[in-house]
Amino acid sequence: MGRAPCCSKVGLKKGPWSAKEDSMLTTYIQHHGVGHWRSLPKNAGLLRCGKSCRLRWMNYLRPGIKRGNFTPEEDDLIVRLHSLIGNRWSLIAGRLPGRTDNEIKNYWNTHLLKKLKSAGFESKPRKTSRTIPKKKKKTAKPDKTRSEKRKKLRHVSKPDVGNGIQDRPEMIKVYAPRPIRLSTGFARNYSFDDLATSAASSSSGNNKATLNDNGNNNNNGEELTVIPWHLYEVGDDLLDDYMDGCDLSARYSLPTSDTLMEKVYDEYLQLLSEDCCLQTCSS
DNA sequence: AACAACTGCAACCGCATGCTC
DNA sequence: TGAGCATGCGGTTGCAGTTGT
Repeated sequence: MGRAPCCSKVGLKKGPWSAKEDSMLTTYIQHHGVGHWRSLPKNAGLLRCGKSCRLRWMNYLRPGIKRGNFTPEEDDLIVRLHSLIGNRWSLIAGRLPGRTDNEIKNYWNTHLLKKLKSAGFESKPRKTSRTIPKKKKKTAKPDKTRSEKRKKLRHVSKPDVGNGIQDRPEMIKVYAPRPIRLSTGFARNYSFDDLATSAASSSSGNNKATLNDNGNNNNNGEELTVIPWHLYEVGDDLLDDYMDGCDLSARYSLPTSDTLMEKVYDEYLQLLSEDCCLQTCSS
């Protein structure tokens, strides 16, 4: 199906937002609420793309945004969550009140990767939710040198977009979760509990999933063993740790919190089971 | 002081997907 | 049922600030 551009690009301003634009956007949203991003710029008198307005609001102007340095606790949580769910920045952001997915993504790429690397941990490339290779982006001024340098620096975190599974013949067949879309009325910073509840409540009776004691998906008597690919793909001993019920946080020599880790992991398993069940039932 | 290289972050872009008609 | 819209996600890029030579 064809995809209409989100807005006409003609005459629209790009680049950094001015204080006046911020003020106009904030004022408009305070009076009319969020949503209808397509028509918002026109109604608010902004020469911006609706997408740009949404991004500015979500990542910068939204109330409750926490700016500034990440605490060691936040660092720790990001590392743990990333080891569990990979580059699912929005999900990770949901566990860090006041932090945005964009901020966490940047922080991971610019700080945490280096920190982990210097500590002797190699983050292996992981697959993302995307299954179709992206088209090469056209750029007006391709900075090849810089781009290559960045690739060198960041290649350890770059996902093998596209045929990741084919590239890894040793991988077992797994059921990978798709990204969970947050509905309009579903604000960020909700926990996995909220996500799982939301998924369960929105699914039909046939789609109900239950977890058995092993965290497996028990669907209408047909047991589906789920081994999160990202755990496997993380490599090393992580899958073994997972299968043996060992402390996953032992992978990183950072301050540990077993309870927190278990809770996060339980929540993730529940989310995974809902997602897998929906896929299985719908196919 | 001048220039180059590097770094960090805001913003952009393309695509996926749910929803409505 | 399919087209188009609205929104969200994650990878990438632009650019200003910082550091090194």
